[in-house]
Formats: sequence, structure tokens, C-alpha cells
Amino acid sequence: MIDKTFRPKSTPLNPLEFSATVTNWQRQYGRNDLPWQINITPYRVLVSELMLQQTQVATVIPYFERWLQHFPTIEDLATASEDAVMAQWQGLGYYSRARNLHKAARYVVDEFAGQLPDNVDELREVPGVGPYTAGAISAFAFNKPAAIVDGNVKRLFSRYFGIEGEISSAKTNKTIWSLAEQYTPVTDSRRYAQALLDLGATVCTPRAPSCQECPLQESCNAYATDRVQILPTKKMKSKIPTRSGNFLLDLTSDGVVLVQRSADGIWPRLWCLPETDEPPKNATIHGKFKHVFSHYKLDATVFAQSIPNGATRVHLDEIESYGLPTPIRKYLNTLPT
DNA sequence: TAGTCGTGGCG
DNA sequence: TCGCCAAGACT
Repeated sequence: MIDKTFRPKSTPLNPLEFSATVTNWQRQYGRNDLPWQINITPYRVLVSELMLQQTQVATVIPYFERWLQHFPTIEDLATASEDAVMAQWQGLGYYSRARNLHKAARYVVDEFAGQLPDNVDELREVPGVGPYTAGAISAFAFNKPAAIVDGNVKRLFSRYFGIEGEISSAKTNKTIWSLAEQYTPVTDSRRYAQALLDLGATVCTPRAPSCQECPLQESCNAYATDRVQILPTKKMKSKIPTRSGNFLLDLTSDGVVLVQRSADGIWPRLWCLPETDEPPKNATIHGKFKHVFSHYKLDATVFAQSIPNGATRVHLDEIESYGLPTPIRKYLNTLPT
């Protein structure tokens, strides 16, 4: 009788075998035509990596193309206004990344004459560049050996090496970084880094991974021990709270009143309908909308309310040149022109 | 260590 | 409809 649950005993490949296996796989099955993989420059890699933080490739692509049209060089970005920068980032989310990218451009122009450094230590000093992004820029922009650990690598390594520790813990993070450094090859750095990301994104996926397509199946600990569905282990998440918000709509033939939000909190420095702590009395409800953030849900009510004076009023057809949060832009788009 | 910070797609 | 998750950084 055949035991369908049989798995071969697994021993991890050594670093040389591992890197050869995944780079060969990447050459044949990986992603090699993404916009930032063509005409590679350090600036294009920097832009793509900041945009790709916690954001999927398909979402980033149109933003990346538009960004390079508006800010072709790092000098163009460094000298651009914050309003112009935020207008281009509008809708992509995590807006501190846009300000960091802007700061990064100025930093590199001021400190390095516009030339990004190629080593992790100096890259870590660039605004918005953390441990992952520093390694990614070194590998992708300069083809230099550098460990990268992102969500893909954490998932891939936790399964491949059978790491049981909670994936977001400092201890597990340290373990995986150590393995990542140990397994980083001396040559073909760019393709190796891309191989890890491609494997994680297209084969070793969070759920329903395609183990039959995986070049590492034979030596994968999680596959051998039938723990692919269990690893990586995650902490229980308490469900996110719901908050209510009150927004004011003052729309005339001259446009709608917008205010620039503070640098703190959600949607920092983006242009928005005026928000109030308490619902205005004797105001009629114009409409409602809901929005989900990563850490809370917003239940919003929009009140028709005239704003006294001195406010910025923007014509509806000029709104695209302002940086607006997505749900506000969507709400305004429903208004009759 | 844990919270903050967006948005869209997917099952 | 809802929870999960994505090329994380910063505080």
C-alpha cells in the first residue's frame, strides 16, 4: 500500500547548492520584465523599493511609470515641491514613504553628489531605507552581495528550514537574517535576490503554496514534515476597532473647501474635507462612507456645512493636482459636476 | 516590543 | 462580507 502522506527526509542544501538552485529557477520562471528591472539605475531601484514596501507589484507599476515621467532624475525629485511629490503619490498609501523618498533624494544629492552609495551601511542612513531596502538596493542596483529579508524571505526560510518561532518575534527575525546572510552568494547577487522574492511571491505563497512547482521541494523541511500549512506561525490578532469620523462638505459653483491635514496621524499633509470631532448641530447629512485602514475601520459621515471664510476652495476638475486620500477623492468623484 | 501608517485584491 | 496580506520603516 502506498502511503500518500510520505515525504522524503529533508536536509537543507548547502549555500552554494541553494543559491545555484534558486538562481537557475529564477532564470527560467522568475519575473524579469518588471519596469524597474529594465534600464536599471540606482534611482529607479530606490523609487521602486520605496513604493514596493508593503505594496504589491501590480499596484506599484503604474505609479512607478508616472513617477519617472514627472521626476526623471534624482535631481528632479530633490528640487520638486512637496505638493508635487504628494500629488504623484496620491492613492498609493503609506504617505510617509513619499516624504522619505523626497528626503532621500535631497540627502543623496547633498551628501553623495546624486550618486547612491552601494553598501548597506551607508544606504541605511538614507531616509526611508531600512534593513530590507538597504540590502535590496545593494543587490538590485549594484549587483553586490547583500542579504535581504522581507515577508517573502521570512515565509520561504521559515518553511524551508522548519523554523517554528513566531515570525514577527525579534528572535525569529534574528535567526532568519543570520541564515539569509549565510546563504547569500558572492556572485549573481541581483538574480539571487530576485529569486527569493519571486519564489515567495509566486510559489511559496502564504496560502496554497505550489510545492509541486518548487525547485526546493526535495530539501524543504516544512514539505517533508507536512507543515507547509502551519509555517510560518503567526500571533493571534485582535480584530481592529471601528472609529467614527465627521467631515464637512462646502460645495459651491466655485468648488469645494479643502484643508491640508496635519503632519501627525492618518493622511499626514494630504488635502481633505474638514474633519470635526463632534457632528455639527443643525447640519444635514450629505452622505456616508466607510474605509478600512490597516489598524482601524473608519465610519464616516459627511455633513453639508458652509465654511465661514479664508478657506481654500478647489474646483472639482483641479482636484487631481492635489494630494487627496483615496476615500475622499472617491467621495468627491460621486458629486455631480 | 508594539503601535502607527493605506490601499487593493483575493478566497 | 470579511479577514488576510503585500519587495517595511519609524517611533
